[in-house]
Amino acid sequence: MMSKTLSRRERKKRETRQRLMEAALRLFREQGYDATTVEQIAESADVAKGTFFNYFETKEAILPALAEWRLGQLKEALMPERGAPASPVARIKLALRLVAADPLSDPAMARRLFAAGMCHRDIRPGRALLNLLAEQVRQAQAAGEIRADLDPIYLGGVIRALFFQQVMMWHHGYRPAPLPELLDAAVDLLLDGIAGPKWRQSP
Amino acid sequence: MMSKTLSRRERKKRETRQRLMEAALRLFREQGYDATTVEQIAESADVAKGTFFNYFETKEAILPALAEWRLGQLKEALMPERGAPASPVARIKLALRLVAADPLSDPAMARRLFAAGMCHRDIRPGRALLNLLAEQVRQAQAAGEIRADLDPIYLGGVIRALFFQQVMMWHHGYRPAPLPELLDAAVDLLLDGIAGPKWRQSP
DNA sequence: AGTACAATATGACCGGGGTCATTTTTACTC
DNA sequence: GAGTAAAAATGACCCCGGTCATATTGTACT
Repeated sequence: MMSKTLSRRERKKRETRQRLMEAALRLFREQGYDATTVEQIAESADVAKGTFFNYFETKEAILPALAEWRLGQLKEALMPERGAPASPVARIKLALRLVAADPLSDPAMARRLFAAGMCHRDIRPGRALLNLLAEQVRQAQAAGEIRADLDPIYLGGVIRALFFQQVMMWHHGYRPAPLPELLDAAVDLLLDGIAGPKWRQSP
Repeated sequence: MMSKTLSRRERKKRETRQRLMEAALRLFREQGYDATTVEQIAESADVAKGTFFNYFETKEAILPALAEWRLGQLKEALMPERGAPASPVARIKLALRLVAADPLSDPAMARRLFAAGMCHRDIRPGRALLNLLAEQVRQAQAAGEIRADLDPIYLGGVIRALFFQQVMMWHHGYRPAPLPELLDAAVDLLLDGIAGPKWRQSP
């Protein structure tokens, strides 16, 4: 009897979760992460404060969920048939530029997102970016643009770390060039390595 | 009339600050960062809670101070005349191994340290590791082990980012090898680059 | 010593994150 | 419909990080 294979209960649950996420994203954009209270988010989604914590373990825990949501949209933009570059490495650069331009990359949220992605017990959320990058790395390896002897997941983590490093430095005032160019440069740096003449001769 | 060029006021201030730092380090070690309250730290240093905030803006802000303290000791261990390797790159690897072994590198503190070092307004603290690494990079450039066309500060940040990435992944359960070896591998990765055959031919 | 002023210490207080016993809603059975 | 058991919502409550008006201590000058 369930229309659309979804009980009313399940449907409502998803709706509430979605309302919470939309409310949070809007409020974070409008007033920033720290200035937004959980009660505001809950109120704005028309539930009680306690209900928020039925859906997200902590206030920070909603950030990975938001990121995953946005990343889902980003994935489409990275499909070559949608106009994305044919070169996997170029797609990685594009992905970093797009992520950096997202409101979720503002300092307060970016640092918490990074921390959450690093540390939270759950493997699932917060690693959306890592997984997306890992997939692009795989394709780059298949295309011969990246050494094939490295774990794509590992490299995804490395690229993510460099990405956050660059974005944070930028927000902190280190701006020798526009951020997109710095991100490209960071990828190139990783590609080419930093070894000098002496090192290449005698490791 | 001031004995030792230090007024009683200044002397007490330093003593209190030192007591707070020692108390914090001890408690963090014993019960972890989150489980330790500011009141406990203050009590243990025999001052009132409010006094803590006269010395450190926030609870997190004591971490960079602790790190700077430990890093000071580390610096000595990195002097070649003290038995450290002659190769600057080898010294960088040694530094990362030593930092990873410090109690301050446990997950809860490491993530906050990283966040603080990234974001906090003050340039001074929390960048102790970055500056130490930047100095080693400079020496490596002088020795020809690292390309000389790169900003040492920038590279210090990059190495620090990779270091944290590796330590966090480790704490998170990604352990294909002992941590020290993984840290060495991360440095080597950065030195050699990740470019595959196709990329080297056609950037 | 006495006085005036600045530096420092203090703890009552506040706000918001997070908990949990209780109430309300939903789904299912007779 | 009535009965009922699980799921979900609720808001009073606790706890702790952080603030601030006030009290205390140190210093400089007469």
